[in-house]
Amino acid sequence: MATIKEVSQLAKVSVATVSRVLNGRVPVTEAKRESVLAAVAQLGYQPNVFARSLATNRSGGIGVIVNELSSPYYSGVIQGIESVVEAQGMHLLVSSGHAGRHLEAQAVEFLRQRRPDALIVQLEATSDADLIAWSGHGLPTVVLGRYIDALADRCIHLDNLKGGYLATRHLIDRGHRCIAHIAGKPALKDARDRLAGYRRALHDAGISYDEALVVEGDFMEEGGQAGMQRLLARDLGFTSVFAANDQSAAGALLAIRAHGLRVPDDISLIGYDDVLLARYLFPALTTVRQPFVEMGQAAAMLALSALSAGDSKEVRRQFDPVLIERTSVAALQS
Amino acid sequence: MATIKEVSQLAKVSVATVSRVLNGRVPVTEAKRESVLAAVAQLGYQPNVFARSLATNRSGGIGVIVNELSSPYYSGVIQGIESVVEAQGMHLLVSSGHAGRHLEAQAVEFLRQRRPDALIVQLEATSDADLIAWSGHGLPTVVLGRYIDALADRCIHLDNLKGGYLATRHLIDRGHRCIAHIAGKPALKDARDRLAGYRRALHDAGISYDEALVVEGDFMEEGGQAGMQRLLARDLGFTSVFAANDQSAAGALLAIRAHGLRVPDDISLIGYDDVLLARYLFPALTTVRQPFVEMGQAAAMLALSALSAGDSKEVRRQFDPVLIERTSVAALQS
DNA sequence: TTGTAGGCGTTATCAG
DNA sequence: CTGATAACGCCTACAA
Repeated sequence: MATIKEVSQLAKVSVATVSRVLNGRVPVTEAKRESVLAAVAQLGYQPNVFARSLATNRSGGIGVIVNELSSPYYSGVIQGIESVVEAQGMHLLVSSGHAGRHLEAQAVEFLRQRRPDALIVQLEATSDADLIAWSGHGLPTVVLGRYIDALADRCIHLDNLKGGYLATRHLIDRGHRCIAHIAGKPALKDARDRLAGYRRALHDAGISYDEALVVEGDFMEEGGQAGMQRLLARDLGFTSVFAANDQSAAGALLAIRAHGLRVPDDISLIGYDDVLLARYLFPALTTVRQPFVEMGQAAAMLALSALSAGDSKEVRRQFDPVLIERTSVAALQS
Repeated sequence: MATIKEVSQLAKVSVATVSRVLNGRVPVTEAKRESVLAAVAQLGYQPNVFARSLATNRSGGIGVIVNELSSPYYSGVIQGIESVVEAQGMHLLVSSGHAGRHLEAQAVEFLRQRRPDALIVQLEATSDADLIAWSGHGLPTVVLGRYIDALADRCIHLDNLKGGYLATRHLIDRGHRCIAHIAGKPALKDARDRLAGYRRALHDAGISYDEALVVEGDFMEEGGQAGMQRLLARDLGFTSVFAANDQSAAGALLAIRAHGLRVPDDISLIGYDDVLLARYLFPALTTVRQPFVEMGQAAAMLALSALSAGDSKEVRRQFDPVLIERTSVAALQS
């Protein structure tokens, strides 16, 4: 691998000059510039990133931590991040947190050691306080999927309350009055917000909130299925269900079917997220979309803007959920 | 950020000694070792990876390129890779190739500049020849999802012919004799192999191959749907279909349903891959599983073994497809 | 077993 | 505008 020194010799200039033409900024005589470029081409020279990083104290890397690399939620986000990070000539260092508080801290530590120029984290088990502490520690950090007051300008998130409202409202608009809810883990803000949206929509429509109609799920198929079973067992006569995410909805669908009921004929079902499988469920799931890829892009732009003070903060931080109508919700004949 | 020199001063030893206790191998007096460790702890010292890389010419990173980061196929693979790479204290540099020949080459170049210690590539558009050329270029490269003779010991792949055989055979075992096939893009070896497996199973069962029963798909929902429509239009009386991957199967399912037929009552359907959505389809899709995560792990182990000559080559390179029975295939009453 | 010192490839400072 | 040269932080002969 050729070094800058070899280039400088071949081009008959100093290494400083080579560095200059390669890194732009400073003016260099046209003749020398060309001679350098020629030498670079001839040698196939590529700067050694380690040496450069050592000298500049910049790695050119953006660290990313998500709960689960293989989850349909986060992979969309990563894709969004990658597209903008790479377009800037920077690269991605990824690591997963596996939704464990300890593991998440470990992942952060792990990436921090690699000295990325910025960090983008989508953490589940970590507390707001820890997040605040970490991001104060020198490394520009953007928080994905969570809103923290103290870090307001570094948070990319979606208004889950609005999303919950949207979903519930859609059901109400279709004539439903008795609406059940399969919530997510109450420890998660997302889950609580969606529930809050559900309650508000109910309230706004003059429907009183009935605790018996909401069960706790876990954002996974099993929880959705179990929750639905409990709901069904209570025999409350609900005509529709809002599941806190698509995966719970898929589980709920199974339970409904096992109970001998049909969607949407007997029970209408609405999910949340709009991951790939929502389209494939039968009936295709009406749901509330989270723009994962766009949020990933925004996160990356925010991270990048923290580096080059140039980019002003015109990055969108708050995203809106949008209703995607498919066929799992039926209008109730009144 | 503390440097090794500061540690050495605090511990009252030379930097060399600090380096030694931190990097193992060489013997160091217990007293000094402890004093160094204490100093490290006190200062919260963390070696500067750039300086280290510059000196050792090793980055500690493994580069990974897949077609699409957000695809359910590749994200499983990445997860597998990550788990073993990180367990070795190394990190992951990811980039996507977006299935374009030019883009793939670009991604490789991009990662190569970051000087990972090894590369794991899952490429679609790139030719075998290019792959061979690249991997000869100094950087240990493992090829995922493709078998290339010249790179035999660096390829992790699944026997797709066997998989195609398995799927078709399952249908035959259930009494089906007239079996259609929605193939993948013929440009892809995976697709051709699955088709070959289909043909061989037919042949072994004494069923003659009928060209009219196979249509070209594209490994995506649209292709599966369109292909199924064409098949249905030909009115050939087939009782079952083998789709080259789950996504095509999902599309086919839509078309079958739109045609007023039911799965598996009227037509049995089998997919390939066993991605998440297979379980959620209705009816749940019988399919052939590719162990993505395990393959990713194997790829990582192979990459790692190329670095530390220690690990012998006991890494599994060839994986077997396994049939996952769900409910989209019915036995044919004869 | 330990310390000294040179080198890894760049960038950046500072004279010319 | 250009060229020396000193960092950058660590590893590793080599010598002691």
